[in-house]
Amino acid sequence: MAEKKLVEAITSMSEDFAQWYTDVVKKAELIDYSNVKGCMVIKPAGYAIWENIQKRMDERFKATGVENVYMPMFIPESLLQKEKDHVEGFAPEVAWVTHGGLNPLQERMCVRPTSETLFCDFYKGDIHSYRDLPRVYNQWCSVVRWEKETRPFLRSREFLWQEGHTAHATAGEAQERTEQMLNVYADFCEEVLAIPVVKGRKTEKEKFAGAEATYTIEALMHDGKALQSGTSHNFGDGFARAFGIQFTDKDNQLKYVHQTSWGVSTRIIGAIIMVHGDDSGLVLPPEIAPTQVMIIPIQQKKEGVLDKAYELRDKLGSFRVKVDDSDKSPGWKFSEQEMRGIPMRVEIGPKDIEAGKCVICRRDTREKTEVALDKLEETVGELLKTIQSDMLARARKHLEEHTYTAVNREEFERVFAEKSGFVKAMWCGERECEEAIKENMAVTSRCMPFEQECLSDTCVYCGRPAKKMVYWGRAY
RNA sequence: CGGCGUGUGGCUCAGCUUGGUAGAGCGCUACGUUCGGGACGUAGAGGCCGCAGGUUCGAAUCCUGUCACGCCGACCA
Repeated sequence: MAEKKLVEAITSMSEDFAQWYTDVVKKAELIDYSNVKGCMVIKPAGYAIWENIQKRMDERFKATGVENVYMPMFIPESLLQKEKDHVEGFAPEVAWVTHGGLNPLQERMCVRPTSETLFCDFYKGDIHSYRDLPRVYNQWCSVVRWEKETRPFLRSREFLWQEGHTAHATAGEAQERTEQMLNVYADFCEEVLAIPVVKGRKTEKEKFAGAEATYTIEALMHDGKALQSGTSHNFGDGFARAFGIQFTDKDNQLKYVHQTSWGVSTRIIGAIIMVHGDDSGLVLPPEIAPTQVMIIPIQQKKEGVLDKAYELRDKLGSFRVKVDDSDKSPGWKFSEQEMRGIPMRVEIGPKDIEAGKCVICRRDTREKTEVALDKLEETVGELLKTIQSDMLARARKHLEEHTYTAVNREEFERVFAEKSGFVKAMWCGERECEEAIKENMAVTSRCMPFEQECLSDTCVYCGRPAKKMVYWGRAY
């Protein structure tokens, strides 16, 4: 059934997905553009989503033993230079501070694009003994990467994120932590954001600058493009060797630590928008929605209507509820609630009050139901749970329906020409082959999933013996 | 960094071709009527036309330069 478009101000997805995204971001009042390209003003509605993400994710981090810290935002050039692959990866996109007040600095400093080097420099002096390990630190901060092409949430020059940096006594422990955090991210996405993800390892070409191995969660947007939604890296002892982070182990031997880092950014808000949104605007999963229920009074100037609305708000005190008592017409308020993605609304007017009922309407399906006022609290609680699980189910169905397979080059090319989504295909493991695929098909490897399947014995592109099954896609 | 596009009240834009007193709709303020899917009336406020030069008696309009932003590519969370 074609969805009836109620709000003219939002471009429909099918017409122009990029414009739809921009419209939603603006109409849901998540951000405003600022005077600096690629730097956005995150408005209350957007920031509240981030606050909830922080809160819910931080709880999960802490449960695994993470402690929060804060590192400086400036990195002296000499420090950034220490790990070769790392500098090469980030140098093209760092912003430099060259002056302190009126005077040039002796050594210029970059604004952190990520804080590996700062953590390493700190760990070097902080870790001496196996008793000091593991170090499981995380920081919530913003970082700066001077991107050429910017888009709200998806790619901004300054963005908010968390970056965890850990140091361990053994390679095994580091690997365990790397996978553990990837799982924390994946579970968070599914359980809180209702976004199903594919977990796997990045190829050598796509891995993080300086990492031994990079793991990723990949989500599929409504338009069939992939979004890397979180990453977890195992550094082995590469950074430790570059920075000299050594400790004395139980056997009295001097050893290098093994490190990890992992991060999730405000980009994930872009994923929420593009996985769940529709032509009427944002659709927020109840778990993360800053406001879960909007009560909209009808004929609010009539005696008793507003009082009843406030009474219902108080009755629903165990949820995040607001009353829209603004001067606008009900129709306006409906549209507003929908554009902002508030999962549910309660309509209450004189007719309802007389009949001892109200109308509830869920944002995701726009289905309306009449509910007796004395059943409201119970019904709202159940419905919010239903919305959350339905949203995940729908997103999962979309992911499954847009995941294809290809076993030879012709099939591979055809599926990308005709469809938009993930394509599972076997790969030889050669970098040159991956580069050719990117060059010729504008498609990148998203990950080598943990759940491997054997689709055929030969590489989908070059026909050489296959080593891995890979998810391919076009990505944001 | 390449390609395209746009800068005129808070927002969306018209006006520019052919130079001659800055416009519309929406929003905003006040009052009144309304209210179950973006209601209406009346009255008001609000603009060195992105910036800098130039041409001209006269520039939003023509010329030159510049800045900013948006979109699409290459690179990235």
